[in-house]
Amino acid sequence: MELPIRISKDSREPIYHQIVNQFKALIAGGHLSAGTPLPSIRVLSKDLEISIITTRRAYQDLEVQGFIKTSQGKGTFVADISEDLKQEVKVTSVYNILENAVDTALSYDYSLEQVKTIFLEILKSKEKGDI
Amino acid sequence: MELPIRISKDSREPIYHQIVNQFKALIAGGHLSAGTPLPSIRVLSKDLEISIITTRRAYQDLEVQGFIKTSQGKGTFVADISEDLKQEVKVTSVYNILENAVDTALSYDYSLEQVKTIFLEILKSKEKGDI
DNA sequence: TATACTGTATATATCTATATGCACAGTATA
DNA sequence: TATACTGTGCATATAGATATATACAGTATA
Repeated sequence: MELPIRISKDSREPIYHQIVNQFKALIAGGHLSAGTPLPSIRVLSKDLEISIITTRRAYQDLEVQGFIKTSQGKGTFVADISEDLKQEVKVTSVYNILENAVDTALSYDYSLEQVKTIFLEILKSKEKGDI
Repeated sequence: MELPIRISKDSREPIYHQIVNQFKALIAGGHLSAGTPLPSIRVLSKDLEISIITTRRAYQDLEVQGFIKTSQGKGTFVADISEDLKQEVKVTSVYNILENAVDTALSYDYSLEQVKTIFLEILKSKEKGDI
């Protein structure tokens, strides 16, 4: 399975963190169902051209947070998490990042009305680019 | 002058970076006009309970980016930047962070319609909390 | 001129992310 | 059983970001 994991090595965000966030989005968003095998740490490390340790760090974090299960010798698999938890992760993640964006806009002295205008513009451009 | 600079020492974002961003917002947003003296690095360091070096790093970055002017012995002052540049900084900063938030929502498998609903909810709560 | 402010420079410390190598251990399967 | 996959553990190295202390230098002004 070809996973859409893409990392940026220049980003201020740590690589393991980028991996964690992307898997969280894929799992909570319903693109990866319980039991689906993840790539082995060696394979993912090779694909992303990063060290095994970095991949392992990401998988450990994901396991601690309950999104995946690893078993030695077998591999790593998407955990069986409740629909409720998925929803909670989705809602809080998205709500927080959107709220933060709005707060930033306000700190730049934009009015709520102006923020709304810019936001709707962005949505419009996404609709076009989507197809 | 009492500046509304607030930092979080737990944040993943570097302290000097938080300071830079907040001053940029204050200057580009029009809350600080050209010539206004900034607090000396020692005063701001004491207020924020951080080292002088960190404050200096922030001021150096702000000077490189053209937002402030420092002169040894005299102090640090808001630079005289054009209205156009201010506008550009405002627009790009806010547009980018909003777009990034929308992209994150999409990665969680939200539809554009759902993102809009959440966004409007946030705006509503901001209106109330504003007064 | 004395002093009390400004910013400047340097050497060092600490933390985090990342990388490397190697040995170990569990599992599947030809 | 042999082999080739899985994940685990550990010790160490390196680079970069971040923070600190301390001493130095310019400026304003009583």
